[in-house]
Amino acid sequence: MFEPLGYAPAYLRLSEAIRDRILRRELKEGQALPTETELARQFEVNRSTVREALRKLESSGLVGRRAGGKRLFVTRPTRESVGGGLSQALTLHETRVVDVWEALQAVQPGIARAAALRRSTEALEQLASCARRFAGRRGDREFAVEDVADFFNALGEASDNPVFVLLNEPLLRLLKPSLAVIIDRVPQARARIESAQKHIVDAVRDRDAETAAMWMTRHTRDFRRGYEVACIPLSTEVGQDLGVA
Amino acid sequence: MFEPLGYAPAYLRLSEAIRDRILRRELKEGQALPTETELARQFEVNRSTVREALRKLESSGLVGRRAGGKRLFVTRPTRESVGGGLSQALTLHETRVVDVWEALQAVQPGIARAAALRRSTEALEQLASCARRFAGRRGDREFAVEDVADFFNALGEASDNPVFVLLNEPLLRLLKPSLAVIIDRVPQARARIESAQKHIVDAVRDRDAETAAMWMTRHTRDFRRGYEVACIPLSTEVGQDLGVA
DNA sequence: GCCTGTCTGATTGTCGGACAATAATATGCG
DNA sequence: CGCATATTATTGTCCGACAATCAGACAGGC
Repeated sequence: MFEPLGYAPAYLRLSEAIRDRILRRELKEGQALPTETELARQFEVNRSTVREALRKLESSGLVGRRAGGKRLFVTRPTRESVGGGLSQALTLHETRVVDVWEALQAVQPGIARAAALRRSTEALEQLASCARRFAGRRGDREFAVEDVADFFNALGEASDNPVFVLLNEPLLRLLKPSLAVIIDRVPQARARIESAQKHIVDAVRDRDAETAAMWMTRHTRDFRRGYEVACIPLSTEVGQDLGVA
Repeated sequence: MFEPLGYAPAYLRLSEAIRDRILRRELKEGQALPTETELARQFEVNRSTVREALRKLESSGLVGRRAGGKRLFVTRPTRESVGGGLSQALTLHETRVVDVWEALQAVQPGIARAAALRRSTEALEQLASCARRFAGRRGDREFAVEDVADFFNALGEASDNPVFVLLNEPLLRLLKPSLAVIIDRVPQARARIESAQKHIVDAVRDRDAETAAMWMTRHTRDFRRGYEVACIPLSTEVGQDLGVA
């Protein structure tokens, strides 16, 4: 009949107040926050309370510190910060590799399409360089995995769509461990990835959206075959090796 | 030449320590955290430090309070918590409606396909009920928008893929404001949405993945037309009305 | 002029203790 | 046993303190 009348502790209202200011762009990116003491004075709360509020903002990536710095600055959430949150959420939701793979398969062709349509010259060069780096690399499988992830990320950048950029990160992060196993166990994996990347780069260069999407579809389908050949059960849960940096 | 030798303040190491325990499932969902005093004793730090660490965990949705409760419990991040983080990140990355729309268009057909393949009877019923609710509603456009979002969310649930479930939320949240405008300004919008939903529900019922995906493709394409007809510039930035709950 | 060392003030990280409000738990009673 | 009441535990907030260190000023030597 009656809903509980809301009460929010001060540290929460405080962090929301500051967050709104940031989202509203009244506090602009790169700008330094007032000092803790100053915030405490202005909001008329204790510095401890201010600090609790700041920790919340800090962990949503809205404020951060410059390397070796002391004061807090307004920042936009980085790919890593968003990705970290999403991937740890997925970890706790008992996400399986096949779920992540399915999402990747659903979204990557769209990214490839967008990248082909809108890629800038610089983004194309970035993408091509990722592909070259992967192809040129014979060594450690860890590095190879990084290169593959970098390729996808570069494609996301090329699409010039922040949604794609931010979405890519957590998915790749969760797939990396199993991807490493594939590269280890499936002899032809490197060659197939290399070939797919090459075709995708070409299609993106030629602004041929449909071809790019098609190769991306094949590319992701290959991953699934990789799981089977490498004997990784599709129902393996991700993040068991700790989805953390 | 030299990389900075890392130092992390205690509140950070503390929050990471607890977070790892949660991610590693040593602290299971629903379990109560030790009290602040107890944590302070065990980690040999001050309670203030513990509290700062807890605020971080709280805002990543790893711990939370039960309604009207005092103690903290281990929780898995909810759709809302993840969605909030992602959508505020996108807001600060100057995401435009067309970007969100593009992502939606890329991912929704995949979701529809997955839902058609795997939907349970209950999930189908949920989905159908969302469609019925939208169709039956004549009134307020705010409610209509909610219904549309619910439909997408129900489809995500039906796909039984946590990635899709968590991805859907922030995208919809960002689209809602502009969607409201469309429903207001485009007379035939309701009818077209209703029809698309109906076809999708039917396809999902029949486990016809390709038809479901096709109708979803049309459905999302309709949104884009809606933007044009409603004279919403595609480059409008999302979240200007505050991407917050 | 530029680099180096030193000094000073400001700011953060951490601590200890305090207290009111209230949720959680035990206690007593019918 | 169920329910009201008293006790205790726990959180939210405050205050004050201090060491570490970062930022900037300032001077001296090459």
